[in-house]
Amino acid sequence: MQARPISKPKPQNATQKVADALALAIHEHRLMPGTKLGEDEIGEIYNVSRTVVRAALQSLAHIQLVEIQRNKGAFVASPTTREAREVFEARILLEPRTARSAASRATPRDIEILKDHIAQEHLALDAGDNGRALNLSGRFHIEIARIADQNTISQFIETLIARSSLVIALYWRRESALCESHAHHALVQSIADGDEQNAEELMHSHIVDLNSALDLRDRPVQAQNLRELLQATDQ
Amino acid sequence: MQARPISKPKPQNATQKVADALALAIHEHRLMPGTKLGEDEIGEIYNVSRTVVRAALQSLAHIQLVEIQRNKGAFVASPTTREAREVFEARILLEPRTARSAASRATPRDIEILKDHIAQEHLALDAGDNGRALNLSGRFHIEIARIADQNTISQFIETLIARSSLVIALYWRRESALCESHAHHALVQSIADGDEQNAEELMHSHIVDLNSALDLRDRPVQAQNLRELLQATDQ
DNA sequence: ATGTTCGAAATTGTATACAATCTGACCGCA
DNA sequence: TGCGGTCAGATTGTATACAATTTCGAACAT
Repeated sequence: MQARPISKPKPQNATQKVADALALAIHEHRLMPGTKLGEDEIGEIYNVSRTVVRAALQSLAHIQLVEIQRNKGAFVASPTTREAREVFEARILLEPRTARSAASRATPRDIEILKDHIAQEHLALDAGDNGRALNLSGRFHIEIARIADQNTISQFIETLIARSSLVIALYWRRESALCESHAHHALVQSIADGDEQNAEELMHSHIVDLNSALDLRDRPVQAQNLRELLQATDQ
Repeated sequence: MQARPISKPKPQNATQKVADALALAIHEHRLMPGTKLGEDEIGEIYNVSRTVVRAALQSLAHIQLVEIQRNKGAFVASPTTREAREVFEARILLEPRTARSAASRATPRDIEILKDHIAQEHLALDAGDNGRALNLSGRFHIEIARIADQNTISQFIETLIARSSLVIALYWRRESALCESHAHHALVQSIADGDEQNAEELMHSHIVDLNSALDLRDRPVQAQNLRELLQATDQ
């Protein structure tokens, strides 16, 4: 009785595929902030027309993964130190509450998924694939938001995680260790226990820790594109 | 030495203009939830090609003012009762804190602007233009977020206000009075006084009041489009 | 050598053309 | 009458074509 033969051949949205591919590359720090994203170039890579590339770029611009300058083109976004601070302030406001909610709702299946995330994260780290590890680390937070079952807030958190990836690319201090997996492990434990208070507090301190591993002193980030930094751009 | 002759003739972004026009119409409840937004139709109205209409619609879809169904088209979004609840929960989470921050930073100029908003709101109400009044009421909240000087959170609040407009269109109880201007007035007072605690509490209760003026019992909203409601759509 | 002007190449913004999909009505048949 | 199938019209998805703007280098003057 099922109308469809289980799998769609590929009548999928091309725009979404391109957007996802670009987002992944950005999250894994293969595309660094400031990189120019030419429409033709991307179109050739994925064998699609500029129409869909433009749609993908606009979609990414909306979550501020890329920045579109009129008549200039799209670039991987370069959050300022101020924006970086704002992103983490917002995370501190949203995520602890969300972790609490997740602790009150998580099913055994959810715990499985979270533990799996952590395991994969370890694997990536051991393999020296820091980009993949970072991406997984972000998706861990997104997964918690999903468990909390608040789609609206989850979406906000998703964009914050995305921007955090850019912030980390720009401002992460080499000195501080990247291994947050311990914090993640403790979080999962408290969620599994249904300990709302503990989950909320752990998430709070986790994000504070992340934030304090950034060097957000105002300074010229890189000498990469003076133009952007110097000329007063009005949209 | 200024390069440009003060005003741009109109090399402005056509997409943004269309998106703004549509958003305004939605906010003012001239376009009701569920309304089909045909690309050709809108293109003819604003004398632009489908290309820019599509971009505008996708932009609005991203803030969930419209809903795009593949191969079907774009419709003014119809938030479910669940989404409505989520929107207000998110507002309760974000806005009181933002009001507190606004109270600590507002300049005399900011207070002027807020009072002006309220005045205009009164005018619109007296003129019987409920749509305009509702829109102004929303922009009042956005203005407070701007004063709080947290762009990231402001943007979230902006989308929440936008969605609230749809929620109100669908679920507002006729019985309850629309006049929230008293609450707004008290808020401005506490912000002007720099009374952070009071501002936070007033904003909290204000949003709770708004929420309680909605009828969010689960029920078929309208008989408008069975298809959407019945068939499991996988994006 | 330094700085300025001009123009061709490249890139983005917008419009149009073509392909794929959906909608809805008409028609035949039980 | 009611049900199902088929086809034309309409609508969206994607590609291409054209217009507007920027970029960058070469020619030229200082």
